[in-house]
Amino acid sequence: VHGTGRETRVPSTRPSIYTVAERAGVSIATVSRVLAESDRVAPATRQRVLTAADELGWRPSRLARRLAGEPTQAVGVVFPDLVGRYIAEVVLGFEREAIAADLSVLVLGTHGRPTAERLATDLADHVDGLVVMDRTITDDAARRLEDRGTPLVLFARPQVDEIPAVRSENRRAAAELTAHLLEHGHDRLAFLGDPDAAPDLSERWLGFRAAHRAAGRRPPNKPVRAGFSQDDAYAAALTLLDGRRPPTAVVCATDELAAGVYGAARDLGLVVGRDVALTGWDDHPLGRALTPALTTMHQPIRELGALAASLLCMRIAGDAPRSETLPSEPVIRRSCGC
Amino acid sequence: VHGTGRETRVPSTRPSIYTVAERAGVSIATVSRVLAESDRVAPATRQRVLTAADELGWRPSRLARRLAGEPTQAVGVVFPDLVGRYIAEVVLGFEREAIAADLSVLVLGTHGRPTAERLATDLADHVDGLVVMDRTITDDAARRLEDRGTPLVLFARPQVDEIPAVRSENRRAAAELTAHLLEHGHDRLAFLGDPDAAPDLSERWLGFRAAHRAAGRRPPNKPVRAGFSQDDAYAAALTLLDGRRPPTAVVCATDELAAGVYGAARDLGLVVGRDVALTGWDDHPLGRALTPALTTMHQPIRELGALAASLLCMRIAGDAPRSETLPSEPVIRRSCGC
DNA sequence: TTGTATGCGTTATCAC
DNA sequence: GTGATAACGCATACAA
Repeated sequence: VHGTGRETRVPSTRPSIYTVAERAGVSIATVSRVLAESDRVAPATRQRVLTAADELGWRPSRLARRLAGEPTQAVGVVFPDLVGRYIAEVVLGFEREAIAADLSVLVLGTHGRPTAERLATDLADHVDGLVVMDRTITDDAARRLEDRGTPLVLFARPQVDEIPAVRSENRRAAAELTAHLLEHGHDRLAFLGDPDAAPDLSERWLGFRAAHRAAGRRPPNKPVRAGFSQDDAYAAALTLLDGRRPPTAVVCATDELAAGVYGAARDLGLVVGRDVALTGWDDHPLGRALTPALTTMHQPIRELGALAASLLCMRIAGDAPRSETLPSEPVIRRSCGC
Repeated sequence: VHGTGRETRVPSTRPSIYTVAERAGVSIATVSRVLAESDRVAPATRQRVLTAADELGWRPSRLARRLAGEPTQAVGVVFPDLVGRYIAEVVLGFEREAIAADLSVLVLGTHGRPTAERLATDLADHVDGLVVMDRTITDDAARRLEDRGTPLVLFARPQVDEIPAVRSENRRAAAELTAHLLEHGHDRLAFLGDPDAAPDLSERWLGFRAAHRAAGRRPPNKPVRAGFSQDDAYAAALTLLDGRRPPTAVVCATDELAAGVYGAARDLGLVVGRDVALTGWDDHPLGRALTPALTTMHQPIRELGALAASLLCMRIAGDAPRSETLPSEPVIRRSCGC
């Protein structure tokens, strides 16, 4: 493995429509017609153009095409980052659908940068439409993008004006999961996760509290805030489970957070499902590798991504689809001890 | 959550450099100069242009700027998909470094599509340089991209001509891990994973076999091929561990595959670390949540991503950096029973 | 210091 | 059928 120094190969300058036209002995208009599958071009000429293009390895520049007002056949996805299985699955579902529609997909991570709107706007220049996830750009920024003429679909966040949103059911599902624990006699529940981090998490916290009230119990005033990572949860759980009056059950905002609690429990000599009940969220495969297997909430993540793609396609085509919310299903395994 | 029907808001047509010039009472050249921070413009005029631009909410189009020959201040990353923590971490490291250099990052997933080269070429139109991962486009396609003038950095695959590559140490590390198992008396080892799926995996398989020969043992002729997912590994392990003469130790090509084996072992009533030794690869956090904790190989994944970014920046700046290979470190925990 | 004119690679509207 | 030519939004060499 080694570099070869500094001999710079001369980049053969990119072929353009002019190069191709010249080589085929026609005008650029004809080349463009061939490309557009226009039938108003003689078969012989058509063939000449095609071979010329092939020999030169020419592909029309999407850039120029877009500048000339054509759609790019590409769509963009704006995410806070690409960390974790949830987002990966969303992208997967989205891409499947987009590929089927012969669209290419560009993914942008904003990483909480203050310049996120600018980045999204730049991306909007390159694509025909955008999907925008929860904590990326503000509602106002979304409105501005729409005003500039970019069709948007919101993801995992509430609808803004007439911009449609794709979401999954969180509040009711969280209440259901919490009620399950309460019914099985748990009296000190904790919620692990940061409700302010994303609309989805906020709703789960709301549902957690609502279930308490519905059962005539007093919910905890505050969640146990942790970041998004398993390591964050591990640290938080170490403190939480080792305190005086530790919770008998922990409702985790994601499976990854729950995994952190498994590690902490093991290191404290606690047995999950017996000493402490645990639930996660997302039905991550790792939940089946853990001992005992993790009780969790199944969301149709890929379907959510695919749905976002198809709504976006409709919007690009000029339709005005409605927002959609997909249901979640609890998956009861052993970690909740029930 | 509901749509609002069909009332279409009229997109106020995008402001251009002409609009701004007119409003400020200057020519487009002057507007452009202001934008380029040229000092050859009178402070008063400059101010007029600035306020005009502000009032119109004008941002120069990167599209047009790029067409006019300017760099885009953006770079692209071409991955097979965005599945799994490994790739997410690579992207994270890459983005951190790119953001620090004030570059925005566009991510493209090829998903094994035959049109991958085409997609990469399109992306190349929009950015100043590209990082290309293992099983995305062919070596020839990479050469063609370079010839078109796009600086490339290869990732997790061998160098091609003078195109530099960023990789991690696999072969030696795999041999080391395997030797560890052999030294502790294991005599029937299996390798779980598909060496043909990626150069990295292929090298791990090579190292696995080399360690056998170095210890005077005969390595298995074939790996136990599984896909990339935990579920694939679960299914494969169910068969493998339940057969006659099952292996006493399984070297898994990734941690996610190892997690699948944990699930299978548990469901077969086997205890990992006692009935069967297990090793993974990547030092995924989930390895610490498993019981017993997973022995694995730590790769500096984010650093690899960051390194790719900085090599790419050098290439864009006109330098010709060398390829680099970063070392891996074994992390011995309990799953190997040693 | 500022304006004019041209190029960048397309598409599309005219003529011929 | 085919060929000029004007957009599209920007940068810039050259004039003024």
